Amino acid sequence: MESVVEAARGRKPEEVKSAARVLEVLELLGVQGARLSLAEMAAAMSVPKSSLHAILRTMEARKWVDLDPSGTRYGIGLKALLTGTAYLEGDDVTSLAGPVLDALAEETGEAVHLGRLDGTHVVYLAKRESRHALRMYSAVGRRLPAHATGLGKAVLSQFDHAEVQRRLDWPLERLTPSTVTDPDAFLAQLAETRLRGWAVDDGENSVDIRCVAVALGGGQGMDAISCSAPKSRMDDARLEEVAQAVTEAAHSLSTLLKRLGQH
Amino acid sequence: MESVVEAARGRKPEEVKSAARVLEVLELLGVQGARLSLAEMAAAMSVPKSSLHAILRTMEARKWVDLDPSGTRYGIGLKALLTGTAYLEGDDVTSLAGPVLDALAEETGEAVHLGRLDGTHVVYLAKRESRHALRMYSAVGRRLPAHATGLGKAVLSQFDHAEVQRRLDWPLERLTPSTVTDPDAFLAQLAETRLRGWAVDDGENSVDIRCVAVALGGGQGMDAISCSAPKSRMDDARLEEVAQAVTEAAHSLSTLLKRLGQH
DNA sequence: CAACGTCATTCGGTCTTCTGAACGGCCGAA
DNA sequence: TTCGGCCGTTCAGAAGACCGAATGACGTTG
Repeated sequence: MESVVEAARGRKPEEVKSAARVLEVLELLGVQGARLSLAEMAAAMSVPKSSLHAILRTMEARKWVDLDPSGTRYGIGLKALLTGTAYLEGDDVTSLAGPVLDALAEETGEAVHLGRLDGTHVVYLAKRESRHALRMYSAVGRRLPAHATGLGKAVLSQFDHAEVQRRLDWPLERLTPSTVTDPDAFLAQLAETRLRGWAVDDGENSVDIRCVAVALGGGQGMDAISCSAPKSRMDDARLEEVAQAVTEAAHSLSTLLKRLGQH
Repeated sequence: MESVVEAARGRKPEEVKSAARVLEVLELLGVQGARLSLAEMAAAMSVPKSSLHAILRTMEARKWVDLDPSGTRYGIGLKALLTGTAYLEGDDVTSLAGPVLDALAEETGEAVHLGRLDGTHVVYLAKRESRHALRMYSAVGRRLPAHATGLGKAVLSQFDHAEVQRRLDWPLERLTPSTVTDPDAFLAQLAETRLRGWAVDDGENSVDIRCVAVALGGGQGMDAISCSAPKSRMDDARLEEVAQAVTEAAHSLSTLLKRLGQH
């Protein structure tokens, strides 16, 4: 008889409580790099300590979380590493993209990413490093707000305005002084992107990084590829040049995927 | 009243059943690249379909598993990608190892790995690709039997014979014709490794790949680094040369870790 | 066309887990 | 030392998950 509480939290009664909590623990430890104590996690999740205790014991026994030497702070365990990479191996887009990304990285000499829209964020699925000493930081599995990335805008530009408004969290979070947070300006950018065929990020999530991105799948996918570089190596002329290369790579990858889908 | 069953399975009663099942699902979908139906998973886990159904619904709602277009086969979901990379970022060894691995890869020109012993297997935590066109396949998160890898033998050589016998599953699994499966021969190899300071894998997990590995942490860690190459590029003389480079890299990384631990 | 196999899904009684409060250990402050 | 705060841990009542059998939906085969 906690229907009031459940309704207030918006949880469906079809959820298995401890299953959901296991996943919440993993997500909590995943977004924070830091280690957390049982009490801290219980507070963050609004769950009784005693309930969480039993769950963490189960997870610890299976090495999905581990305790630091002092025995009081939990972190992600070794077993968790297996699943993430399994997602990548089982995914058609990621496994087909390898050679295309290699070629694009080779051609441009800059950092190349494959990303996927997941809710309001973009997840990096694959990357290729730049050849230059000055590199941007990124990592597979990392999440960035979609509205502040080239990858995100490339995918979002495929939807109409109403759909975009439904998918994002408003107001848009500001990451740098250049982040576009005004709704009208943002939607105008998406319209421009749709016409042009490629999206631009001009220092909107990392100061000094410019990025060009193109969506995959011919208008209905959640994936995009991008090429990023410091402003010092990416003036307007170079941006157009890179945009051509990214567009071609996106087309050839989309074609590969289409063949796979038909078969 | 299932104490008999529980005892027969060796499960502690302190485990939370659905929590353990969530983890089992993730591990099952993780080792198999393939997608599985609910019925297949229920059979593989010896769990009633109806119970698993509720759990999978919970996991699907949170994108930890996803259904293929037909709606009948489950695979790992996008959220699972987050945790694996978080483990790597939060780990001292992995985050410190980067520059050392870069340098070793640069110096040898061959594939370099950082691995950790987990039970009977070794998990790759980081890798650097070879510069050559002919490359070995490997991936962060992948697990290989410890007894058939240089990394595993480097770590295991730190333990005495009784400890090794306790830690491995006997009889040793054969992966290639060269895999050492005889207990005496295997223990003799470890003794040799201990004296020499570095371990060798001569086509024991992949035909045609030779590998040199050195343990980190000065005798009490679970980690090791290695350098692998096809036999065609790794004759006995080259092996000794590479072993020197790997040993030096391991020492400098161990020193870095010791400083961190003291502080 | 019908019968079958396989699949996900539902349902209510039973049994497990969840819960909140109380406990014991540990550290730093007074 | 003694106190206070915080940690993980335990326990018995209360709430919810688990299970097996039955159902419905699909695609395939005879």
